[in-house]
Amino acid sequence: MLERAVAEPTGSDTRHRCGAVLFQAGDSGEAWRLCEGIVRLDQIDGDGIASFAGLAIAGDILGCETLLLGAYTFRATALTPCRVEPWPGGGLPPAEQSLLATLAQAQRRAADMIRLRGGQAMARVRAAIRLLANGHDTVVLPTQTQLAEITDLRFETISRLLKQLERAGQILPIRIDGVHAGRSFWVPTQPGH
Amino acid sequence: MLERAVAEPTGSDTRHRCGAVLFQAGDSGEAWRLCEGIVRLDQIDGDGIASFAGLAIAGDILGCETLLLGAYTFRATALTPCRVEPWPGGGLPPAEQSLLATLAQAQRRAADMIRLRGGQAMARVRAAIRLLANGHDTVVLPTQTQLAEITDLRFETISRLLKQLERAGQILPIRIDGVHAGRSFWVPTQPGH
DNA sequence: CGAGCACTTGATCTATGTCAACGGTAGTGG
DNA sequence: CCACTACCGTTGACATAGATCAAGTGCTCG
Repeated sequence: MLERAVAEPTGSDTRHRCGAVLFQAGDSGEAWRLCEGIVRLDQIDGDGIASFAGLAIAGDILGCETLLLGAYTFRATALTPCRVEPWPGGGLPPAEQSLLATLAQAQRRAADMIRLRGGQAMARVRAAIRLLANGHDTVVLPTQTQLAEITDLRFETISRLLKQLERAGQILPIRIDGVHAGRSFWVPTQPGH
Repeated sequence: MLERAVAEPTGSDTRHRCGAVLFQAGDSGEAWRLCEGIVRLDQIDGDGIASFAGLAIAGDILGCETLLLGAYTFRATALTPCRVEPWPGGGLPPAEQSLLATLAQAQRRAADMIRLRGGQAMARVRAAIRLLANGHDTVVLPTQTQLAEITDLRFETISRLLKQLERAGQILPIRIDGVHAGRSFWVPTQPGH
């Protein structure tokens, strides 16, 4: 479909800074595998209003629909520094196994997202942190405004809940020279519950 | 992977009654394409507690992960009478195009689900009805308890909102012999808004 | 007939939204 | 260097959408 040169097997990755837009809805381009970082997807309605449509974390595929439709369906924005690489690699058509695995993962990811948007506020925030950590025991959280949109809460509520978790010792703000580093960093502990 | 006979090209479909469990999480079996009806997916946690994990509507693929893992990840329950057929058909491995289209659809469906679980209650209920109608101008809604779990509202709230839509003439209860038919049926009008 | 389920409606409670004020940091431009 | 603006985060006071509790209806099924 795309005429890609045999492309270096590694080193073909691209990095994006926090806040960068990887692609806009409607643009054409290729599909990507997210190797590192967290990406937010938004659906853009007729009036140009963006509404939160999903998260991608390391291992997820971004913009696969462009291989079929020739245009991205969502806007993708980096919530943390990200690294992506073209997918499928090396100009090959996606292998059946790989596609099937990707499909299964997309359905599991959808279930994860649903859990972020139901039940008590604190449970949602915990679930969001756990999802964003993606199995690691530390994670750099995005801004509280972003967390608010992810969980469908207000940023004031997020602020109160994160403070509460911090006071309970369940997350730690990262400080530089004893000063709260501009954008907050947190280390979740107690993966359980 | 599965040894399927060359299988009749059509007529190989299976029907399920409303409320029927198509498969349980952990069971082994094949994957299905949902041809008609609405299916609810639930994740079953360690204690056997089911939590809502997604919806499938006509055209969606159910249980594709069993082709990879040999077991279903979710429990699937029919919310309306359903018809499914084995996927991919005829014992063939899934075609690349078909898989890619299915993947893209799964990601769109995930965005739909997210919209059902954010914002004002009435907007969520409207979005749920629209999604369940899946482009048709009539739809038989599942019970209010199901709608409540789909939208993360309470069934009393759903009851009040549906009554409100009914009074506004935007949905109609179907009556048999002038009597409210046991399980409620509704016809949404005004697809817009 | 009784048990169970789906639905309706009213009264009340509360988790979270909303509004407001304030502090810290980064960037920009004179 | 000092405004000045723009974010990001914190915290308090208050409002309210929706949850919760409760009572009752009607239908189905055994």
